[in-house]
Amino acid sequence: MSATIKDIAKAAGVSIATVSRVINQLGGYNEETGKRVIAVARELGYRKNESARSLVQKTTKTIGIIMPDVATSFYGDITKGIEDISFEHGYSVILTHAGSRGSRIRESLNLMGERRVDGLIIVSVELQAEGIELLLSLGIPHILLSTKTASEQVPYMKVDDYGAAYTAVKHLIDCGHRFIGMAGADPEDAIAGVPRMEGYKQALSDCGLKVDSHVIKTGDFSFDAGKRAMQAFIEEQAPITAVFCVSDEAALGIISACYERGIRVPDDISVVGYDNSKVSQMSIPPLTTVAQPLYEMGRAGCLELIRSIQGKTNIVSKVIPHELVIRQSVRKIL
Amino acid sequence: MSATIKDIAKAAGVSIATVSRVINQLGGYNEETGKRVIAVARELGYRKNESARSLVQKTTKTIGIIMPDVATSFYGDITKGIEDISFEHGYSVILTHAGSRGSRIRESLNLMGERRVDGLIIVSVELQAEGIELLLSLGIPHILLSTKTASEQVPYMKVDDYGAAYTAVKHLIDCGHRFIGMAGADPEDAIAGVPRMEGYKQALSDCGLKVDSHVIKTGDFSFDAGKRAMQAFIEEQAPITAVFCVSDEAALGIISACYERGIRVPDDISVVGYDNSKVSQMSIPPLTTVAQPLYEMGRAGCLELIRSIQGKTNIVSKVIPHELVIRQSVRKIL
DNA sequence: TTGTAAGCGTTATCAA
DNA sequence: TTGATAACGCTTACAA
Repeated sequence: MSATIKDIAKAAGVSIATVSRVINQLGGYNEETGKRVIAVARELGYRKNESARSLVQKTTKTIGIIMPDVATSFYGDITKGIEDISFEHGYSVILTHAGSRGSRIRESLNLMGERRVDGLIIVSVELQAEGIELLLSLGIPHILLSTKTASEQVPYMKVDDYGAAYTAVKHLIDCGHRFIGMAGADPEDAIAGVPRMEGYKQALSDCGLKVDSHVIKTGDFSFDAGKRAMQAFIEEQAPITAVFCVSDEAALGIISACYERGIRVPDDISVVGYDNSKVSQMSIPPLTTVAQPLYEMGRAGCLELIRSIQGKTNIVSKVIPHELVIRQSVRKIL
Repeated sequence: MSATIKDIAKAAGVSIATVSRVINQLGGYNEETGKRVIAVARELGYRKNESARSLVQKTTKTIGIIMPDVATSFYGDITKGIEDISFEHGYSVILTHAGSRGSRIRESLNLMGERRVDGLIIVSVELQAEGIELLLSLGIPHILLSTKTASEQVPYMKVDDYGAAYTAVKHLIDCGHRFIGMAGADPEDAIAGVPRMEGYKQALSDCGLKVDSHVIKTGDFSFDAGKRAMQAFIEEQAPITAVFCVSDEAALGIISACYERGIRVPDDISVVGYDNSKVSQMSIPPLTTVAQPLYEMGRAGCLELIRSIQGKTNIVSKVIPHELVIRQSVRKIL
């Protein structure tokens, strides 16, 4: 089908070694020869076979990304960051979803192993002991983004969820709110669920407010979870004046439910989101939210990874600073 | 480093051929032998080398996706559809961005060629003559999603932009609107720009309304483009009662600008979006929008592609039906 | 049921 | 400056 260096060699009257040298610009060949080879290659429509190259060089120039199966803009931003850096460094990105609740994680990791990706980025999925073991057994440089594990051997880059939640809730308190609900809390999620709940609780109790579990609505990061939470608050006539959400989408769910009942944000109730994803700027009103620098995290994480691949250096875990972006979804009381 | 079939063969006291047979479950070997080989493989932590397999079988079991460099939920949905089907059929997805305005398209295509992807999906990017030629020269089965080309040789799957725009604007007219603006129109975009403008104009003139170019704001699909458009409308005191947007994000931009000025949607002005992306349900008010079945399009397109890869059949282009999703951003006038 | 050996398209070593 | 040739790890006739 497609021409190989053998074909070029024959047509140009040189050896395959020379063709290889020319194509890879390794030098050590006559300029004349070079030109001739290039010309023939072009004429034959030659295209390098990456599989062959990978086989002998033992490097595929690919980076694998494993992420949850949800398709929020959260992941779009991170992916873009990763792809940008990868591209700049000559790496391709191979993407796979981990399935709902990580159901496909095992297969995903095996797949990445068989494809011999040079590096592996795992976004937002919570790895269990089994997963960690498998990951380590791959012997592939890796980094977790926006998640972490119990193991010290797995480097990560993420914001401090506990601290970020604390900051967000503290802000609400500083604005005069005394009864603050929480939406989308997932007590089964040890990474992004529990710490945010703890941060929420701690902020409350540090300020002498009591924690009322009735006003903590469990769920996930989705719009629907937020909506359901607000509907519950309304039904129960919860005496809250503000709600802290685990994601921007959940926050939009809150706002949406309010809109349906004629409750005004922030006049009647204040809302704080989490992520500073694109939708947080697009919402009505624009969301006050905890900023996770997603695109930058994708870039930085990928860069670390590539460094580690090339220099065999170890990646050190890093907690990246969060920031509260004040927009208009929180009302100051008094 | 990692064990090969050779290592297994030696350790199990069989030939590499037998190991290969066992690993690929090709049958024709003693059950005993099979068990022994499996055991040894497991013990050695064997992992198949896809590059080697690809090299001899001349198929990489990968599908390439090329998409614009923006990270909207639009692409997340399509990507998820593609990845789901790919995964089900044993293909991996390799992702690359085409750069702004397709600046990286040439490199992207070459990359996909060198990686010998079995199939190629190009999403939303407008291919010029040069790009088409390159694509065809690759000799790789392909399909365009949500875009098309001048060439009949490049199959696509997309909605009828002209018709969809017509439907949307007609709906506005049916609701009693007589002065309708348009936001995000891109006259340089022959695929998603011009046809939507034409559909808009045609609907207007078919209903005896005149087309006023002052009220067509150019831009792109972004939130900011929508916002700028609305700001211009306000500044110019354009006498419009509704605006048709080229994307949901642009529509949110319109709503956002209105919110800032205290203009109510849909009471003071009606808005129609395009895409039925996730944000359209999350907006306040929920957007009436043209539905492009993104996730399904990803699935269907990928399925067609895989069929074409496996059966060598030709993909026939398909215009998929659009639908107007009525929500709450349009007001009926009388 | 099993083994031998010839590729697949490259890179890379060693001679010439 | 060039060319033979041996890998790389696998699949796949063909033989045994």
